[in-house]
Amino acid sequence: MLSKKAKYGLKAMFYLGKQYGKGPVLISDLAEEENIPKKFLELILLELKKNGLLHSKMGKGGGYSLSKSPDEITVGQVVRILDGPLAPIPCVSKTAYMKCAECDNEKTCEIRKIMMQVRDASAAILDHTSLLEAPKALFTVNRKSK
Amino acid sequence: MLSKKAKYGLKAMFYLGKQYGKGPVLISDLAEEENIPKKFLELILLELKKNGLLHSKMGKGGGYSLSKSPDEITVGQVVRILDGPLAPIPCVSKTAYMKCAECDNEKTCEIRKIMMQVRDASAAILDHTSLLEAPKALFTVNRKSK
DNA sequence: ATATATTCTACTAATTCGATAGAATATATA
DNA sequence: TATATATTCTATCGAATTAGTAGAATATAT
Repeated sequence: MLSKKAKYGLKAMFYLGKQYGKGPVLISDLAEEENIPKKFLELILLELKKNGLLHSKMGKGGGYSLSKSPDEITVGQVVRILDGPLAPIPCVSKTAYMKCAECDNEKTCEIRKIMMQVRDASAAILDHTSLLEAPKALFTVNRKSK
Repeated sequence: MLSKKAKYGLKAMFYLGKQYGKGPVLISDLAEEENIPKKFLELILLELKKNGLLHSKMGKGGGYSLSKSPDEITVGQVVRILDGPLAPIPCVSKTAYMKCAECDNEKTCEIRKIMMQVRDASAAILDHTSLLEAPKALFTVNRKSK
C-alpha cells in the first residue's frame, strides 16, 4: 500500500512540476490547493528536499521548487524516499537489499522468485515514469512462456 | 510490503502443495518444517481455510490439506486473503474498489493512472502463478510507447 | 526591525503487526 | 466410553508504524 505520506508527496511533486520555472511555491498554497494537512506537508517536502528532489528558499519570496526539470524526476524516486523500497520483500530489493533472516537458500525460494518479478514489473513502471510523462505512459505485461 | 503473515501463509501453501494427495499435514509439522511460530500459523491456516483454500480435519489422523489441486490455487489468492487487495491504492483495486475521499476527478488523477498500471502488472503476475508453476514462471515487462 | 517562510524537535492518538495463552470442540481408536 | 490427539475460538499484549499536531528556532527580503 502506498502511504498517505507518499500520496501527498506525489501530489505535491506533480503540482510543483506544473509550476516548474515559475518561481517558488508556498507550502501554504500547495497544502490548500491539493488538500493536504499543512504541517504534515512540511515534513514531507523537507524529506524530499533532503534527498535532493526539491530546492527551497526561506523568508519572504521563498518557497519550494523542483531541483531539476520534471522529466528528470521519476515517480519511483519519490515513492522510495517517502515509503522506502519498492520491493515487496527486502531480499528482492535492488536499492535496499537485505537477506531474509530465516532463508537458507535464496536461489530456490519460490516466494523470492515471484516477488522478484513483482518488484521488477513495478520498478519498470515507476522508474520510467517521470512527473512530466506520467499521464501519457502506457505499459503491458507479457508472459514469456505460455 | 508483504507481511510476515502472508509470507508464512505462502510458505505453508507451497509446502502443502508439495504434499498434495498424501493426506493431511499437522500444523506442528508445518510450523517446524518451515520455521513458522506455531500459534501464529494456526490463525493463518484458519483464515485460508475460511476462504476456501484449505480443508482440515480435527482429531487423530487430522491436519490440513489443499482444498483443490495446487495448480488451481494462485499466489494472488493467498496474498489477497492474508494481506488484502494487491492494489497500491484502493481506487485502483478490482477486488476491493473504494473511491478516494478527497479525489474529485478520478479520470484525470495522475497517481491513479500510474498505480493502476502497477496493480495490473502485479496482478498479472500473481494471479497467473499457481502454487505449482510458481518456480517455473517467467515474465517480462514492456513499454508500449517509448 | 519586522513580517514572512522554512526548519527543527518533540509529542501523541489510533491502528496494525506479530505474535502468545488458554479454553473449547471435534475425532479416532482402544 | 475414556483418552489422546488435533483443530478452533476468544482474548490479550507489546512494539512498531501511521498520520498527524504544536511550538520554537532560524533564515531572508524589505
